[in-house]
Amino acid sequence: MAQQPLHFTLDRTSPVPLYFQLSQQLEAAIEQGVLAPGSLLGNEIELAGRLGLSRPTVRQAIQSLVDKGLLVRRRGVGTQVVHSQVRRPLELSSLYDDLEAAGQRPATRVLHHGTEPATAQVAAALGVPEGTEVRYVERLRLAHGEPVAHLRNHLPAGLLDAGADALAETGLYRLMRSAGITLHSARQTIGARAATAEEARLLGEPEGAPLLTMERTTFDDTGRAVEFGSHLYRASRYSFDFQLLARP
Amino acid sequence: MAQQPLHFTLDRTSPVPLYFQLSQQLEAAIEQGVLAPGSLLGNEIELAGRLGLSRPTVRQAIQSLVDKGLLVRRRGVGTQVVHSQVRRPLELSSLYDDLEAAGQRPATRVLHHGTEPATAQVAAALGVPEGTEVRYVERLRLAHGEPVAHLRNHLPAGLLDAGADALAETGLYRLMRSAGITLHSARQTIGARAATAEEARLLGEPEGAPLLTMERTTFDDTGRAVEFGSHLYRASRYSFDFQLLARP
DNA sequence: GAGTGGTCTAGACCACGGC
DNA sequence: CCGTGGTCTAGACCACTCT
Repeated sequence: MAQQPLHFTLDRTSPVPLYFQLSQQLEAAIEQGVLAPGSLLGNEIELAGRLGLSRPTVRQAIQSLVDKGLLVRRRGVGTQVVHSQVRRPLELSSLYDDLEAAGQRPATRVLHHGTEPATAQVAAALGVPEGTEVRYVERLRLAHGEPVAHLRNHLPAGLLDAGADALAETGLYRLMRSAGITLHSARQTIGARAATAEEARLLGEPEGAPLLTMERTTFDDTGRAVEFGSHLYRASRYSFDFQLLARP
Repeated sequence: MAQQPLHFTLDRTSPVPLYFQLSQQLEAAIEQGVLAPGSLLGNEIELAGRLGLSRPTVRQAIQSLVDKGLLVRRRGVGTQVVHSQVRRPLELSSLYDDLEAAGQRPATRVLHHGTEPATAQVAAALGVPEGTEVRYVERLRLAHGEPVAHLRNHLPAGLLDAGADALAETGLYRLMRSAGITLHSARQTIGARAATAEEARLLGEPEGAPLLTMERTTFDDTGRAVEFGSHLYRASRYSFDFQLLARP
């Protein structure tokens, strides 16, 4: 468990905060196995002195990795690298990015694209009066040329003016971020049901095949609902896969 | 948006940290609507002065609520209460606790309970050699007397010595926490498939009915796998419902 | 320019775990 | 007992946003 002192390089002229420079280098050391799982980090005071930083700054760097689940602190013991392989926790990510990260070559077919009056369900989700004109987008998502999901999204009018070609090329979340929208949180429900004849045809499944359903409302940091989605996934080709961290 | 000064009471003799006392009272004020959504919190320096605290302490209290998604900070503007109704993010919770919190009167029927040699899948998940004797528990979870889920769990031998009666009365996570195990993270996969004849019979569904599946491996803070679960939920009576926060 | 949060310092004392 | 992280102070300067 004994640790030879790691070397960190800090650039005080950089606009990157010192605690962030340190946490990045620590994280890299953990991921590359330079800091073995279970090994102790060395106490904070000594580390601060060695780096020429104050203890609160070092603590801030360590804390950010504790929040990520990479480190565990124990009073009277020290700070240890977690043993288990931590993958990323569930993020506010889009299916497109997930598929791309998995090397699945995502593609999108835009089936529908225009405005519609909001139904009661959509109006409630977006927080607008029923009947308000809202943007409606219906897409089929493919991976390796095979249908994976049928995506139906409603957005407040005027929020995003992406055309069909932009929608075909990338994910909705990426488009919203590019438009300067800061995504803050989302409320999701994941369930399952049997495919109707129409859904089966679209997704290339037999009628009655089990489908995963997800409904999601996404909010920006002002509390505005920016998107309501109602999606269907082929259970035979897709599952939700994620990591949870305990809330201490 | 102007805010009349809120009153907070801090007890310096309490073992509860000052930042935590403050964050709890802030959270209560937000939840009770005393701090309206969108309202500004007042600047940190003034708040610190009024409470007789240092600014870092006040910042720590505020930061914990930002992490929970209740507050948003904007440089040059101030700290605001988030507009949207934030429910809790996805937690490391057990079905039992979820059902109980929803007022569903959960009950458990223990179907099986003993030790078994680990299959390849179980061995890989728990990080033990294949064939090692592991604890196996099979339960049926009911709500309002109706089956909701079929739960199969594998645990390392010797980790938990709960009897069938304890398993019938509460959830597995609660038992593990009582046994001094600190849950740290879990890896989950949620999917769907059609029910086999046997599964349909157990859950009171027609054969071929869509079921939600979840596989989960849970780790404690030393990185040990403490549980591998393979669960089936009736899609007609259960869905996963949760809130995500953006990772800034 | 005024006001806000973002970062950082150099100390201090306390609580808990292991020896 | 000693060493660890947990909490807290009283300042400082910077970066960003709004008017």
